[in-house]
Amino acid sequence: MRFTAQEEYGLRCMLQLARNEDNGPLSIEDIAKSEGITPHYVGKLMRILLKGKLVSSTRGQNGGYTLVKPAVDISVEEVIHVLDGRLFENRYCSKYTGQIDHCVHTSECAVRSLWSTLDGIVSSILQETTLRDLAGESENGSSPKRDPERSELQLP
Amino acid sequence: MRFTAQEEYGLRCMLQLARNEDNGPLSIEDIAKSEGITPHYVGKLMRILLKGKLVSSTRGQNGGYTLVKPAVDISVEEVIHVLDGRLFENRYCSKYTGQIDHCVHTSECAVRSLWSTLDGIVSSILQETTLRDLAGESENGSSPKRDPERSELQLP
DNA sequence: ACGAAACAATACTAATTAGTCAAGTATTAG
DNA sequence: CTAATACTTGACTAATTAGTATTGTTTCGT
Repeated sequence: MRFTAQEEYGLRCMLQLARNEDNGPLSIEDIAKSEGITPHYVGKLMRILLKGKLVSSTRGQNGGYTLVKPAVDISVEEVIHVLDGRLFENRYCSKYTGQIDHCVHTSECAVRSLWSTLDGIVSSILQETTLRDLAGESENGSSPKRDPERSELQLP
Repeated sequence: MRFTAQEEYGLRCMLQLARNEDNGPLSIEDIAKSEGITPHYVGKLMRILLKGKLVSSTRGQNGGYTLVKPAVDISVEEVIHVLDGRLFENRYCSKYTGQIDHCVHTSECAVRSLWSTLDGIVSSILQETTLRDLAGESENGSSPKRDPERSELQLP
């Protein structure tokens, strides 16, 4: 199981915007510098985020990207979803079904259900983690914060 | 976030072996037929599992593969680990660090810590799920089983 | 011994994902 | 108005992952 480069870098770019929230737009150049990746690649990622309606852009001098809503209202789940879809959505069950395509394989069902369970759990954690939680430089640090009231995940 | 094809198919092959546990070795042909994928590909996967010491092979007539220990003692975590390493191990933090390579980016740390948290949670679920849990055709069905005593994941 | 059954190893092709490049278009400061 | 700034697009190359093919080696049944 892995996160794609797109998810990793896309999320990092979002965090840069989150940190800059109150200072107007951040240019591709700025983001690229802070993250140490090329402007071209940042551009590509930002376009994906733009299409996903997580950021808005303004051109011309002093232009750049800004979050479309406050960082505290953007969950990591939304970001990951835009960058790479949902886990269970990508799943091979439907895609790589082998030659046989109805549910002859008990294993297919079993595996499918396992992925689905994991997806639910991971999603719920990512939903509770906001960009602000991760971006906070001086705050709590880095661990995702969780609301103790809502910490009881629905475990299967 | 996604599971690789290798994880998906490798796990399925293991489940076939788990189902056949008490009937001697299962040949590549057999597995390939049950899963609807090519024998060549099954062969490749089985070799990975062999190197990972999860299965043993016998050649010659009536040969094939068998689990190296009972299905009930093999966790899905072990299997996934052999097939694709651990999530946090694969992580881009160390690999795709951009041009800058010490911890200048707060975002790097934050993201790294998030991945690590997720890895821990996913691993702990996969550790508690055995091949038997998934393979059981007539049993409980397909949802991973969890020991209620140990259901309280360490959430951050 | 011999031949069929079955695994083993390596090298190759195809598909997907990652990352780069070049040529645009829009916006604003002066 | 114009030049500099900055986003936009689409096509391209490189790297990784998925899947296939070929050829070889071991073991067993007769």
